[in-house]
Amino acid sequence: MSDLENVSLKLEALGYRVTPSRRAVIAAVLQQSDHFSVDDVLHRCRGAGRATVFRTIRLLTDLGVVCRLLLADGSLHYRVSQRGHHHHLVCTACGTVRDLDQCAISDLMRELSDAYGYEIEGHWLELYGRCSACRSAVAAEAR
Amino acid sequence: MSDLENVSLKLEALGYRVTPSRRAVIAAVLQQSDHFSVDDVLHRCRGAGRATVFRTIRLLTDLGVVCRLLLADGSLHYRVSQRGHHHHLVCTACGTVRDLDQCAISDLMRELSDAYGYEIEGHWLELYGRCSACRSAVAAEAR
DNA sequence: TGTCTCGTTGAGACCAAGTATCATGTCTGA
DNA sequence: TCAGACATGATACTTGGTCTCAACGAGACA
Ligand SMILES: [Zn+2]
Ligand SMILES: [Zn+2]
Ligand SMILES: [Zn+2]
Ligand SMILES: [Zn+2]
Repeated sequence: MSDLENVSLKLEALGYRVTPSRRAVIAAVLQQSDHFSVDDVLHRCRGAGRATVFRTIRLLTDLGVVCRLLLADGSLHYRVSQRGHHHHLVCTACGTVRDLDQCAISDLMRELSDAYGYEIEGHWLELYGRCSACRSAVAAEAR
Repeated sequence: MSDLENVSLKLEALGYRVTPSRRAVIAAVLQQSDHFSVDDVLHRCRGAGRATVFRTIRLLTDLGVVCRLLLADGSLHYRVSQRGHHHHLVCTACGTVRDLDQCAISDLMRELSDAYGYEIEGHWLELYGRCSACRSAVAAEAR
């Protein structure tokens, strides 16, 4: 579910047209190595208009091709996503993201559900830290 | 740490002046029953300018008098806060917020720390659902 | 072939949230 | 009492995103 053809097929299967503008946006998204902002795509996408870029990225989000990523500074980024629901561990120094295997708080949610009678419908979880590479780089520098 | 006098004292103790504008903002914040947006305060605060309201709310956040609350629709609200670090369970129907007693994912963070070598510095967690009152209201209506 | 229809596009207006600027006002401590 | 730091608020600006709307284009159909 990660290259241009696959995404195009998926769109078509759902009745969306695969137009040149959409292809351009999708291609730009797929060639991002790590997470990216809408603006990043906008710059790599001469030819597709602002609105179309926003619309297409929303479409890709709804389709599960990319996932949202809330950075520590509050800005919203995106990231090509293979799996379904998951969360992220973001390095605040180098920006690298590690996907967590599965939702790690389903137990917690069940507990809360039981304790307070809430029916939990959704949640937002992001974790920020420094990866081991960045930590050892700092340690080396301090020496 | 929740009424006007206490907050004023706290500000003074840290070297901030307690000006009429700040008093007005703080009073408006404290009389909010549940969570509120900056705009809510702005409307209840004729006399304090826009910038000052933003500045004062940031000050209160830094002081721990209020905490941030990310709603399901992505908008940022605030809420008077007694305790320190905690998370929220927000009803998507009536908007009521329940504070969770403590950070429920400290175990998870320790695990991740160990597994991946990240030094975790921060995180963001919000839970959305329907409270029991709203659930039974819907159930009654469906009958 | 022409023509209808409907999804799509993109320029630009608009909007919301928040920050920067800066002239002015107010404390406060020497 | 004076200098300097702190605080204010009008307003301009920025950022991130949506809305509008005229125009386009790819079928479907006759
Ligand atoms: Zn790193
Ligand atoms: Zn999850
Ligand atoms: Zn409710
Ligand atoms: Zn926590």
